Amino acid sequence: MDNRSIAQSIAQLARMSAGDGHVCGLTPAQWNTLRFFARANRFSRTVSAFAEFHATTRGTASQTVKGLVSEGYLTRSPSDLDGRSVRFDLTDKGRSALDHDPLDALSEAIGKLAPDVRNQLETSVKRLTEEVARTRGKPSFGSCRFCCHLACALRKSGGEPSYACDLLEQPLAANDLDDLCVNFETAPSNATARSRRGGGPS
Amino acid sequence: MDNRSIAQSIAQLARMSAGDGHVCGLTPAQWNTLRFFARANRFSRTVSAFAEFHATTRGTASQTVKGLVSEGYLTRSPSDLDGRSVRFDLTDKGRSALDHDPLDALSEAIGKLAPDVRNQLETSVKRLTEEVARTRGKPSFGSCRFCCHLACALRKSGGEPSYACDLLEQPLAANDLDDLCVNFETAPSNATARSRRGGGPS
DNA sequence: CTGGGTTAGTATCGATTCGAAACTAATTCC
DNA sequence: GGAATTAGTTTCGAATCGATACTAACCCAG
Repeated sequence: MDNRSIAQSIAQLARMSAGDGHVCGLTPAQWNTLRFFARANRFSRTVSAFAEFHATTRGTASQTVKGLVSEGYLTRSPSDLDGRSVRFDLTDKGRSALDHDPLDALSEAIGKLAPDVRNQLETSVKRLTEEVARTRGKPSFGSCRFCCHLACALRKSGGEPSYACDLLEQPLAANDLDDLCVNFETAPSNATARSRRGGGPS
Repeated sequence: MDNRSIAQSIAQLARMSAGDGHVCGLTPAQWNTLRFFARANRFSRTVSAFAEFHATTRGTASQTVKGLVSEGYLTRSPSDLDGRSVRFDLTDKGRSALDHDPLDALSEAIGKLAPDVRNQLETSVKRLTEEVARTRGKPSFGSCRFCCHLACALRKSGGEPSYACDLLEQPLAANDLDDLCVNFETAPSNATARSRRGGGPS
């Protein structure tokens, strides 16, 4: 099977998994929005970051977000760092809505794969995402854990490592490291060292 | 990374690869339509099959196809087997349009993977597609080569194997075997035997 | 601290898309 | 022959989306 067929199969898998659209009163665009704000870190839970992630315009993204806010799935809170910026967070209603995410059909199918197959798939998808994003000049939205801007300073006293983003110069909590960030960028060469650093036993 | 994150990454990869929409004057829906009719076998190049593949209604699919016919990308020819049915085939214009398919960004990224990684990816995507399709009760659109309806009779005299679909009771040419079919169904158990039969050295 | 350039977000408008439903015509089944 | 089904089309209304214009806040230079 040639590369185009595989590419098309991936597109088909995504389309089929996205569901028949309206589930639990939410449109596909709204589901995508909820998913994004559930996974993005606090720097990226903005209209602009979501617009870039969803490959749409800020105007469209603003409309979708506004609808979710008015329906009680998201809360709107102005940023304390930037007076222009607004951060959106999931409400309890938003979180519980994700329990019925139509994309879970795909998640469960992934869960049925053998662990090594699953990891291989994850690696391949991540690599393809970076590659395609690079050729398009778009950010690839990875997690801080594998980002070249992650600064990890081992605090000798307590033994607890402390993290920070040296691009935004903001501290990062340990459980922030797996969230999506609009500023994600892979390090050019030492990927293995980084993955060993972050991927060790927790 | 949990299964939901991987699922979302796949959706993200597909969305990003689908392109910013209008390329060469074709909309995303039109690109999908062209891709489908380029890969579907002659039993599946119909409005209904495409509607099922694209997870939309026949009405919407009919509109999209009509647009492509009027713009010269597809030809419309009534079926000789069924007076209701209409088959659509790509014109030269349609074929050459696919040379600028925005999905090729993903295809090329797949081509850069190591061969074994690529094959593993193909297998995983195929399995996930079947699994998700099964839970939704939708056809999974595989190729005849791996379909349980493929009847393969080795013709002893010439040495050439001759193929047929024992569901539609129609002959199949050797180069039809890799096209998509709406009637695709995997055999329940002997998948390895089938893949060995079809996937051997060419 | 004023002014130009940039960025975050919003509002509006028009085109496109999509789904639901009604419809025609051909096929199948009893 | 007639009911039920299927392939395809059409129409209409709602939703989506992109382009554009706009406001407000930030940043930097002078």
